[in-house]
Amino acid sequence: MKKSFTVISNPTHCHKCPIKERSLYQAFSNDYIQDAEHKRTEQISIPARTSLYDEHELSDKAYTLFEGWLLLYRAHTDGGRQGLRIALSGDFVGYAPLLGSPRNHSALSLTPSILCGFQQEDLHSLMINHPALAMQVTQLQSRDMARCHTHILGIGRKTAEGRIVHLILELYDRLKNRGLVSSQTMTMPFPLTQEVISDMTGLSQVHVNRVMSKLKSDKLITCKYKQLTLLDWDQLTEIGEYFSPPLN
Amino acid sequence: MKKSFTVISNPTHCHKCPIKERSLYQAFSNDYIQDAEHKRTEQISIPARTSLYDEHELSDKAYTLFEGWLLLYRAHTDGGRQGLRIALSGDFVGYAPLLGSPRNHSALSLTPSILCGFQQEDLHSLMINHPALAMQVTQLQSRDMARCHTHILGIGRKTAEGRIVHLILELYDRLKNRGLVSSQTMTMPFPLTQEVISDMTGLSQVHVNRVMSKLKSDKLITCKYKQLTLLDWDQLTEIGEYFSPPLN
DNA sequence: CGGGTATTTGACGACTGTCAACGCCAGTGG
DNA sequence: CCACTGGCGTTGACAGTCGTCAAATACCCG
Repeated sequence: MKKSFTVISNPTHCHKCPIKERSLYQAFSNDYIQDAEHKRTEQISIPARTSLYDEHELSDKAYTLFEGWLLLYRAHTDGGRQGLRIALSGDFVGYAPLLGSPRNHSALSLTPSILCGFQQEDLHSLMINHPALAMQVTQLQSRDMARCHTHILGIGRKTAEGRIVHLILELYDRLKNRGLVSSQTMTMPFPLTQEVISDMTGLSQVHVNRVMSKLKSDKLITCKYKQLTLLDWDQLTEIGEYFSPPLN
Repeated sequence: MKKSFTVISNPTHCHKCPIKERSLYQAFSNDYIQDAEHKRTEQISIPARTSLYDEHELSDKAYTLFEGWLLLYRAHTDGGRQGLRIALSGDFVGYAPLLGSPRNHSALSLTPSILCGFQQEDLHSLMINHPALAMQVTQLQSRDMARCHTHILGIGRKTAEGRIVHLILELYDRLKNRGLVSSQTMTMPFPLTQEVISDMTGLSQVHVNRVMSKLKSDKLITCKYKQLTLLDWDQLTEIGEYFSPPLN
């Protein structure tokens, strides 16, 4: 988990982001692109299994994830991790409006990733000057909040099988909205190790394995070469008590 | 859980809120009080055990809690509840910036409560006109988010004892910041039933009872007549792995 | 091809849930 | 004043989900 970022380039325009239509970049389609141009910092690239930021640091930067998967988590005193959220391309992470406060979670790349960083204070002044951007951030936060609530419900009340299936289905939906799944076969990229799944669901890795094996032998999913295929959407949504949200 | 609100009055000024120095009202100390004056809706009063809003409704209003305790929760398909957050005086609840979207959680009064309502769209236009208010909302959301993360960590990784103790200590700190505890004896008002504790912690009511009994027999707390006293702060913080946040 | 990483499997036990019954207390109404 | 009722807390028995430990196997990347 070393920390070695590569500055790809001094990017010409941050709003060249391939996923402009979601996340923060959606807001940048307005007049304040001009301002934004001057605020962006460099674009960075990190390999898999690299710490992006730590919960004890001061939060100087926020990021937009262009490509890759991140695990946002909180460390437990016993050394374990509790996963909070998996960030996919287009997601906005690390924002902490309380100036000079430490982050309340850590972030780790699960795959090689490309991000675009913003100084928090620059974002702050952008938001003051462009209320529509502030509203946009507010809405992103609100959506994250809703997902947090769903997460709490899952960990607090669902069985191991339900939690895992829910996680898979949620990822499928989010990837689908990004055009990253094969809709025909319902196959998705799936770079999560069982340990990461256990982090996200509050289970042990061993138990995750048992449940995954059962899902496979029940012919609900197949999973090989970091690709996961859903074999029975209806039954899966029932097990995971999953309801597709309007947007992801 | 009937739903019968009482409109106390057409309040003269919403910013007469007794807890002006926290929550949204903090922001109202600026120039846009004038605007805000025209936006507030009525002040309402509800008895204990009354639903304030439901997760399936459209979210037309947001509220500032003036007095009382609320439980924000999400219903589980099996009929159970998963507690998300306990709101105390001064807290801002029910905000959902995605216009016309359903709420993602329900709210229930645990004690008789007094609230001040805002139309969501009015809040929205206030925020557009007064970016500092938008920033304020952003910061409130961010703080709630941090608490959500802590909650996820607790439910996902802590033992029953740890979760319950953490909940108690967090409430103590928040009440203390509101001047609602007897600091000498470390005694706080505690209107939570064991069922509500079980909702918040993801445990069963019976097991909550067992743990509470143990805490009492271990002389870590006493609890009677809806008053709870902390007897050993140091040991409690260790059991609950509790760290006082800078602000509440 | 080799070494580290990830997955798999089994045995065992603990934490926590479920069910059921009982007691306590406050508010209510006769 | 007292019986009644409903809500809440308490207790015991029992079961099951899930964690822990440990070891073997399969997999992947250099």
